[in-house]
Amino acid sequence: MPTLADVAKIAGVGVMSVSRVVNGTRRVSPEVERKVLAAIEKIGYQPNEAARILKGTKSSVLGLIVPDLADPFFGACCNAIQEAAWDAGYMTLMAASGHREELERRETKVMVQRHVAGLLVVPIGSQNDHFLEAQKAGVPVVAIDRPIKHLESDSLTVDNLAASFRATQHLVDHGHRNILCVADDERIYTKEERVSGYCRAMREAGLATTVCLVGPMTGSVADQLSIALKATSSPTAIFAANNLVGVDVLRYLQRYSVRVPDNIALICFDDFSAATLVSPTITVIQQPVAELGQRAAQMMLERLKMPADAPPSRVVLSTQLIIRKSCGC
Amino acid sequence: MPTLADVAKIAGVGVMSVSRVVNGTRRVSPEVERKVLAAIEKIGYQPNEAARILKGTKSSVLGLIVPDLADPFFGACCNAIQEAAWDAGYMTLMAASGHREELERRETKVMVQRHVAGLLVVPIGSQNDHFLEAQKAGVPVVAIDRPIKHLESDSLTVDNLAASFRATQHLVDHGHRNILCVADDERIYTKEERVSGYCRAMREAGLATTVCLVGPMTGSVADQLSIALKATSSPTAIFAANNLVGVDVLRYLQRYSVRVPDNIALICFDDFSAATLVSPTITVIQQPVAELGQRAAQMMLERLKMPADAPPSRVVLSTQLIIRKSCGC
DNA sequence: CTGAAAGCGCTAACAT
DNA sequence: ATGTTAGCGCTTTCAG
Repeated sequence: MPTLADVAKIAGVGVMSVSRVVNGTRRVSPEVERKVLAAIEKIGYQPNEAARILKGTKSSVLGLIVPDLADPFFGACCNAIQEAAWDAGYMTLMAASGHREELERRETKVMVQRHVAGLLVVPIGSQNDHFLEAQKAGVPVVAIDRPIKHLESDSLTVDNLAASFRATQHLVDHGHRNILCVADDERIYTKEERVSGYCRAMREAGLATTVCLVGPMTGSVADQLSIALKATSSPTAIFAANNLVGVDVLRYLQRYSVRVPDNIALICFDDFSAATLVSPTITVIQQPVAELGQRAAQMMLERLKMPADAPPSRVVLSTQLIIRKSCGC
Repeated sequence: MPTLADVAKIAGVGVMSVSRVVNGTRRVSPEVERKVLAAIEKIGYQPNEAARILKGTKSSVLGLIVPDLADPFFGACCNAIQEAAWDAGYMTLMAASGHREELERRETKVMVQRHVAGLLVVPIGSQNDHFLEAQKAGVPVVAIDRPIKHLESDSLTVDNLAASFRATQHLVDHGHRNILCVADDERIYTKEERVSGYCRAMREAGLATTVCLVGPMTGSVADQLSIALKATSSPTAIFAANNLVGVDVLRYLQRYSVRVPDNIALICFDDFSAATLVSPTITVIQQPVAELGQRAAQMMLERLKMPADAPPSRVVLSTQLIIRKSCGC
């Protein structure tokens, strides 16, 4: 590997001239610049990032932590982030936290230790001192999809509450008075916002709310649903708070040959590829996944150019209610 | 950040004793070891990777390049790789090539320049000198899902040909004599193996092959299918060579209300979540995605322990034909 | 078994 | 505008 000193020798100039040409830190005479560029071209010089980091310069690697890369939502998000980062000359160090808080904590620490220039994260926990430590170490943090609890940081989210409110209202407008909300049983920000949106819409319409929680703690969708649907006030519509739950609900309804939307109408938060393949097609709230990733990267890049004490910005993106057939339209 | 020298000062020993304890490079007296460990614990010392790399030591970062993180297949694969790598103390520098050869090439070079310890890649092109350069620079390469053309390297693939052969045979056994194969129009290894498997099965059964290529060059699935299905010898079964194509085929058949499997039977390479949601459920060839990722990481870790000239190993994993309803069973 | 010194490639600070 | 020096934190080499 050719070094900066090699370039200097060939160009017949000092090492600092080369460094200055490479980094554009200062003005250099056109004469010298030409010689240096020629020498770089000749031996194919490329800066050694490790040496730069060691010297204390910011690295050009961004850390990215998401709960699960196999989830299409996060996958698409990562894709967009990686692409935007690459275009700006950054690479991405990626890690999946597997929805485990402890793992996320360790990954964060290792990334900081590895001198990432910034950290993009879809946070999963409530105990977030590791992110605070990262900030203290000079690594800015951008929260994606959910804000980081108890921490001042840039964040990029979607209008979970408003969208859920609108979707629920849409079901009410169809004449449903008994609408069931099915959601994950974990304490995730997005889920809580979505349930709130549902509840608010129901309250405003003067209707009773029924929230059915499913997951590792409470039980499978099939179990929980069979209980909820046999209640005296049997629901005529379901609002599923995310695509995984939505798919499970769909499976359940299919298994018991419940006709959608005639017997039960359905709206699901998150679009998913099967939504237009099944019959009837599923009405969903569509999130701007690619934009989420792309803008998160952009947010980080801007943050890296700012003074360290610039106030955090919180951006909320709009979702869209995609009307298909399962709502009864 | 505490340094090795700090630890040495606190422990009251030389820096090298600390280094030796940390790396286990040589025997150290129990006395010294105890003191060093205590000092490390006390100030929370963590080695500086940049300095290590600069000194010429191998890094503990693995590079990972896949065509598209938003594709659930690659997403799941990355997930498994990242997890296995993490457990072995490695982090992963990830990049999506966006199916563009030029981008893959540049990403490879940057990764090598960044001193990744090894490179895991789902290769997309045929011009593969960048991987050769990586190897020459001492960075081992493991090919995932497809071998790297014109290059000796470890590789981990699935039995594309045999699986396609079996699936096609299954359709033949159902009495179909006119089976259409729908595949991507790009020159991807997996697609070519799968088409070959289909062709071989047809030839062995004494039947004529019809391959319908779709994609950016030839045209959409809808366009190509409407031509193929109106041919004089109209097919009674379709073998879709991957999940994306399969889903598009399915959409087409639904749009024109073709009854599956009565009018046309369908088998698809790759399982996908919608396969069990639609009616009829789709018979698929299921790939061991998680195992693919997990073993790829393992392969790399073993390679990193081997002498540089150890011969490459090529492993082929088995797929499974998951019989559902769309084949007519 | 242990320590001291040299230097990996780069850039901030100082000198010219 | 340009060159020289020092040192980031670590490990290899050589001496004790």
